[in-house]
Amino acid sequence: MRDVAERAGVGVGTVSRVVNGGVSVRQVTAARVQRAIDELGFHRNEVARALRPGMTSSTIAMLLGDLSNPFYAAIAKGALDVARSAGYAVMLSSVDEDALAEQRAARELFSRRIAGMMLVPVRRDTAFLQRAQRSDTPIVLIDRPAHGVETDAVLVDNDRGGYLATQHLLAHGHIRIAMLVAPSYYTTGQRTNGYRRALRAAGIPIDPTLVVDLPEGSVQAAEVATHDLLRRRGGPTAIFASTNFLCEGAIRAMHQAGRQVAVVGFDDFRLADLIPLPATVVTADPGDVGRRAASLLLRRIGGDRGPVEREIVPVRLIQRGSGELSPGATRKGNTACPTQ
Amino acid sequence: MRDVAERAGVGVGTVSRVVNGGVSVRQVTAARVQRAIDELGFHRNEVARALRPGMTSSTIAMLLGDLSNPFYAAIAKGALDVARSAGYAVMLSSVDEDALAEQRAARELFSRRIAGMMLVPVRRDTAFLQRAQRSDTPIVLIDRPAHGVETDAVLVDNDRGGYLATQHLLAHGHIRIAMLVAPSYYTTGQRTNGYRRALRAAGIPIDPTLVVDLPEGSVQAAEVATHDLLRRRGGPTAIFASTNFLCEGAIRAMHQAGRQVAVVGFDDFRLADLIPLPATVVTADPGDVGRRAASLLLRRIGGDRGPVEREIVPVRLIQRGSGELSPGATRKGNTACPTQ
DNA sequence: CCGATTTATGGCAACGTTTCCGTTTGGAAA
DNA sequence: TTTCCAAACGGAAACGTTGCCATAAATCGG
Repeated sequence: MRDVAERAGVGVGTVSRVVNGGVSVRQVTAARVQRAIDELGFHRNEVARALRPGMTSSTIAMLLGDLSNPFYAAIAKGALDVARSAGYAVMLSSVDEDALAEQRAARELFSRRIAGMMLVPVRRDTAFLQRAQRSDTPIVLIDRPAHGVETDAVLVDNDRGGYLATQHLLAHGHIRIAMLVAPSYYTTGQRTNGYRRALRAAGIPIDPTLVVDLPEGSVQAAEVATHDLLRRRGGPTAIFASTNFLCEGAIRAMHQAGRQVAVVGFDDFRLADLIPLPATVVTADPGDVGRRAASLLLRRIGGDRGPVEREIVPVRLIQRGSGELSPGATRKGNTACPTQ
Repeated sequence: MRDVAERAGVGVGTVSRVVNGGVSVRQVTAARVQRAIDELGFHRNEVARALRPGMTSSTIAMLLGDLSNPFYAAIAKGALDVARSAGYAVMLSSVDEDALAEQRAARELFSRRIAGMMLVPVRRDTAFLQRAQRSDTPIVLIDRPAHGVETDAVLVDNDRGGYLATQHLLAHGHIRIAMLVAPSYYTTGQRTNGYRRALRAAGIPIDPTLVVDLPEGSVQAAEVATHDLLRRRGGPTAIFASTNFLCEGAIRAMHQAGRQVAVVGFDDFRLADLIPLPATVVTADPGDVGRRAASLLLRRIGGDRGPVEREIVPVRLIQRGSGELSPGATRKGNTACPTQ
């Protein structure tokens, strides 16, 4: 910058003003400075810029779960797009449901003087965020709210999703509807609430043996659990698989068992419409979740000191076949499609 | 840091030394400083640290294509994991095959004084990288090499992949093997080379009408092209779909047309084994690509000045059914599975 | 116990920017 | 032409760290 100033015959302050929008700089001076900038290929050093007190670093951080989960990948993509078009770089860190790793990653990111942070909190207890907040770095939570902390959040309408899925199965005559539940994330509880509410509204008592708590949220866990459900006497005629991976697991199990009951999944997935019995799902637009989170965060960074916001992204039901099976139509025997 | 120094009754230099590993600091002094650090909750400011000349910023950048493509998501995940476990934060930017956006994003990232960069270059002409390189920031290319620039790269064995896929189809008696080709990325050319080589080795002349250049690499484009291929008189009995999206498009088209010819895809995808005719693919491990790229970059950042390296990640063939169809067995009529 | 040598330590400059403050300049009004 | 005000501009401090240099302290050999 000093080189530019020298070449243009002005002071560094003037160069800084030109670089930052050219207020209080004469047209002719600005042009001379600009020419020097171009000739020298000067580019503002963002690091030095961020060092100044009170300056935002034009970098925001994002901390979320396993990127190989398309749900998170879509969120990341949405957020990245919005941030980039606003001139912000995004530091992305991915920790898979490990509270300690999350805390460490968050600390590392904050030490880089980020302008703000989006995160999918692992635990509801986010005490470590309060320390960050006291340095008034804006934070937006994604997918799951925090415990006591009052923080902006962008959530999916999990309760309604659970309700819609269950109601849809009820409408097709199912009474014994099982639910596969991933370990206790917040979303899980909400989806279960929706499930219960739909059953209650239909006057059907809740059978606790049909609500299966899985040891982990993996495809394999859901596969095992579904096999178990199918083997039971008086087992369910329908399954509400409350995440994308659980839905895949349920479908795999039924495929292997050669026995199909109705299934509704939560979160859409690629090729859901191409499998032998296309998957009916309730889903929000995860890209939209990411975009909203980034927009909200940018607004806060921009100085918006309004009350804490909580955006709820709507869900919708996509009917493809697996959720429209009636209790009697339970398919037996192998499907006509080769399995391996 | 000055506060810490004051509280511990030492100079700032000593605090700095303690923070950076405590060489040339007495045990007792280091302990006193550490206590002050803990009491004050001090944490090193990475921004100020990166401002010092010659210092690495402990942040690396990654620039790749659309994150909603699971191939890129998997690469990102692999790279993120390696970088994080080495204490590096990753700035991730995603530009979808837009050379101008790529250049802008790269410039923005470099202005943040990153320690290194990984990128999937959009164009083979990476002149803009040379400017970056002259500031000797290490760069590792992923998936595609650059034109003249001598830069480390981690590539997939595309040529062998194309060869394996085509040879596999040849082994099942196919003669008229079409290839769906995405717009001119580097990978495309290599895969086509493998395809040609296999045909040549089998003594089969290459029919240019069977090599279909698509206007874009989307599912839809492949769908349209496949429909066209299926309608031709004397059309192909097998298709080599040279990316994951193209493979999906081909499968969709055949599903709709109710007519199935053999297909081998490039890059694996989720649920490939659950669709009516499970997809045979050649694939590399994309997570491994990301991990290798990050490892190589970290080595360069660590000071490795060895000769330019070019890692080739191997591919393997996964047989699932769609590639093992014989020319005669071309399935006609609708599959037994409901389509919508 | 003293000088020499090594080790620990304190302090200051520098990294590249922005902001503040004081000075100069331009131009309009008188 | 002079006066005056606002706009334009230059310069320096500060952000938090590290590296270097000088100095103080400790250790060691004689």
